[in-house]
Amino acid sequence: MAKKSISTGELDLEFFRQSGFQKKSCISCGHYFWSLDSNRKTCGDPPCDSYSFIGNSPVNRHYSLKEVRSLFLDFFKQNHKIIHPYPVVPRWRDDVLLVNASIYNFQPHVTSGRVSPPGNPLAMSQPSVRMLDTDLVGETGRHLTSFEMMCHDSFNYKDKFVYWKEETTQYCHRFLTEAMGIDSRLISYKEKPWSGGGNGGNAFEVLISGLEVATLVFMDMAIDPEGTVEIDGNKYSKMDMMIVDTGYGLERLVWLSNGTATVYQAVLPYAIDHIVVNSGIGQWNPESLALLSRHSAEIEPFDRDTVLEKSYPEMKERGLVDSMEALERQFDLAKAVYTIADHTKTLLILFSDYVIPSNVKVGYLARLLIRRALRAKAECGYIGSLFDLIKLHHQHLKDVIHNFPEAFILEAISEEERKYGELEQKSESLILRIFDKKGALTTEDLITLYDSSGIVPETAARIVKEKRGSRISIPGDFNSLITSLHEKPEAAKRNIVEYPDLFTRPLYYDDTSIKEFNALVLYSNGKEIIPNQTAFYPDGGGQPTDLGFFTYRGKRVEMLGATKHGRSIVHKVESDIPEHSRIIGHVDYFRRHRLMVHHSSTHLLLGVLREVLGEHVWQSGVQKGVDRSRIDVTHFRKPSDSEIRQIEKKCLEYITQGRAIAVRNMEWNKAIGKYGFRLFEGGVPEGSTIRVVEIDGVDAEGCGGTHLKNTSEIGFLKILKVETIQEGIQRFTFAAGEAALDYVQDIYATEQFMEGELSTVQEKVPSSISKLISENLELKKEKDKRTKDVVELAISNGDTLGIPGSDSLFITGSFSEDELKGIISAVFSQKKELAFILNIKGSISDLRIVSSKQEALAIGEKLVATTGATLHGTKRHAQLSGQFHIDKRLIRGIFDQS
RNA sequence: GGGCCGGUAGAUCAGCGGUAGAUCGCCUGCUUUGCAAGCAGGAGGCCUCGGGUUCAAAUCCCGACCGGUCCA
Repeated sequence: MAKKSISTGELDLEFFRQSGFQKKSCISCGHYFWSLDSNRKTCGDPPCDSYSFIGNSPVNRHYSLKEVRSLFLDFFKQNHKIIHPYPVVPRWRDDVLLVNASIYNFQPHVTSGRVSPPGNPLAMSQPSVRMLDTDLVGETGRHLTSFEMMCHDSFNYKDKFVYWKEETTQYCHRFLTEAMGIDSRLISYKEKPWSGGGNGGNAFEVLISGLEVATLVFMDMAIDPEGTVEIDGNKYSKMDMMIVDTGYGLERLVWLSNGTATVYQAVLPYAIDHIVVNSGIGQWNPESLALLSRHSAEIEPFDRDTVLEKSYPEMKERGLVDSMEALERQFDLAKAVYTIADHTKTLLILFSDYVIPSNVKVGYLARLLIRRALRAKAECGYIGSLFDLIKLHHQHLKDVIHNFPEAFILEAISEEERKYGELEQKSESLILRIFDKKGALTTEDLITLYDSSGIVPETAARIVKEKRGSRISIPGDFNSLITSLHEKPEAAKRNIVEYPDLFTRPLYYDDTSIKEFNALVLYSNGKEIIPNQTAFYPDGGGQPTDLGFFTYRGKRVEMLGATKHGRSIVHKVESDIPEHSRIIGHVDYFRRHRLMVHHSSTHLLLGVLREVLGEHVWQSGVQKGVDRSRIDVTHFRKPSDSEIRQIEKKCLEYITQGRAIAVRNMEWNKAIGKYGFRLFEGGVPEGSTIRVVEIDGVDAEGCGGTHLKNTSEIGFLKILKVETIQEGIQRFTFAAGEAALDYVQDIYATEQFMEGELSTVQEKVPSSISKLISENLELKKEKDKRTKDVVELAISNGDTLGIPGSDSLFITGSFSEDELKGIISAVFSQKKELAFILNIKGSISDLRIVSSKQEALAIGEKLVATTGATLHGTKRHAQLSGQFHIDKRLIRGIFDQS
């Protein structure tokens, strides 16, 4: 079913014409492609073509990862600036968890034109992590969770042209043919528009022997609802910049050159050998693997059972396997080995960037990989540790992954192994409990087990089979059931208030000590004004807004809060100040100064935390206040008391030393070059420059806040509270400067109060409190026991009323609330049919009628007639209260009447 | 960020409107040549916290906190 594709003609390159390429339409999928081979009828992309390079590499020799990487960078370094790899956790943006492709390094600051690229043109090899198809790793022969994307990118501006389609395609073709020695007739360029991250454009997929080795993207469009070009359902229109974004799959090229059965043998042979040797399983036949790999490429979407069924007859004929079960077993073993090899490599990349496994965000992805690897480890019987493999990977990837924090990795892994072990243990008892209760596990149970407890259905089935000998059926559409469970309606759009695009000059940066300033009102809507300049710091970067007031025509108008909207700073005011008014602003400097002290203290504390706890400490949230502030950082567990003391001591040390706090604006690439990606600790700057706040020798961050000039101005910093707010995230609440003094003074006052109340001295307060608590507990127990005794006595002393056909009881006395409650409960639990409990407190009588036959109200009504008391309650329990007299005889009389 | 599950004795959990339970562990005694164990007795609970409904809440409702887990 060939689908006709529309060609814009925008990819009819001069280069193709001169080199003798022919433009064709694929007879299978209909897409246009360019080829030198006049006999070629299909585009070269599976499933239109199948792999023809396995066991038959079109490359003149076998290359390793390192060799192809060097080949690429050496080829491009003559005309391109070579850039070092970026961290795989993109600290410079907050819309994605991991770097997924090399272009992520430059989004959105460079691709939007705001910041210039670190080189133009540039080339690099960027480690990337993709977790989308994690469950296909090891099955298809081609899926990996991490890979290196090599690129040569150019950024063309209106006033600066670097290179575009012609040169890009030429570079690509020359690299593949000249540097890698690939026969040019094997290469096809398939036209396929590309879109992603709000941008789009024409693109080529570069295919060799059925394998896609690169994509050349010509990004010159941005998403635009009014646009005229449609890609993947979204509309796009041309933008000012033209960006060449290429992506060469390093692993794909290595695989192509080796022609091995799967990508894993080509890229991870050292890890596979290590696992096979240490797991007591034999190597399997490369011929079988090659067959499976080829069939995997042809079946889209991939399906394990279809691949196995398709491969089995041929494999049996060639004597590779003798039964379907054997094939399945072989397949699963191979999958386990490849999974461990792949996942540990990705873990190395994540750990080198200090990702702490946890239950949220990127930490969750790390946990997922560890758990999958541990499961695979059990499956194939690998006896080594994940750490050994991670270390092994590092030895092979030193060129790209420089950082190897051994202690951190060991700690992260052992912690995760412990938690996984715990989960496994709990899983078993949970599964068996549910099974024993119902005698089965329903689909619903399996879903709940997975969704709430992380137990995969296979595990549940295995345990029930092992321990109870029963079979559990797993529905075939289990995964889609889970997916549909998580489908949810889109979040409602927030109302965004529009303000005119005006510019407010921030005065607080020029001089943080400005307390008064003149300004002109540019805009007013009655409740909010935008002045031409301001010394009020607006809410941002975790520093709350300044407060204060304006004077307008001699009147005082309170300023209730400032916020930033684009280039303008909107001030909320208590009463209207009309446009064009001249006003004077007065900053509440008491508040501001305390905020500044806390802001600078936050930076100091972060630097110290990193020093004391380790380099894996990253800021993950922050909120400054007037009386106290808090900072959340990534760290495994709550620090010990001695660590906290050490942190406070170190802070005091830096405060006493009087470290300079410098603020300067720097160009992005220079700033990153000097300070690294730690700069983005507090968030992502919006401007074309980065405002760097540096505490000499302690910390440097991009920051828009107001700061002190020297750490000595902090005076004193005290940590008030440390808590784990989320797995792997610790919150430090602290006070600094005057606020810290306030805190100490408050504590002193509390201490004084306690000494007074307890009539003791400070050292004895704790033991005195402990004594009080245990005494109180003792008393409570005694009271409970007494109540119980009273209840028992009352019941056993109760008179039988002797009403015919009814087991009834009459109890009277003067009981406390608790005692009465106990008696009523006892009547119910001892299943008495009918009971009357008369509680006399002075002149007030309270009669409870408890009836398990639901007759309490009816009886009550009769008693109302004779006593004149008030009645309320239910059929099971009625209450008569008031000043009345009642006794056994009177009650029995009611029954005699009827 | 969102969904789901959970929080009860030192541990694992049951109970799910009517006077807080089981198993393991702990303590004491007995039985046994000794060990493993068996028998009898005992100690151990702000039923996570705060509101609400009810005569009565561990139990039902609302909210917080904490833990687990799945999905982004």
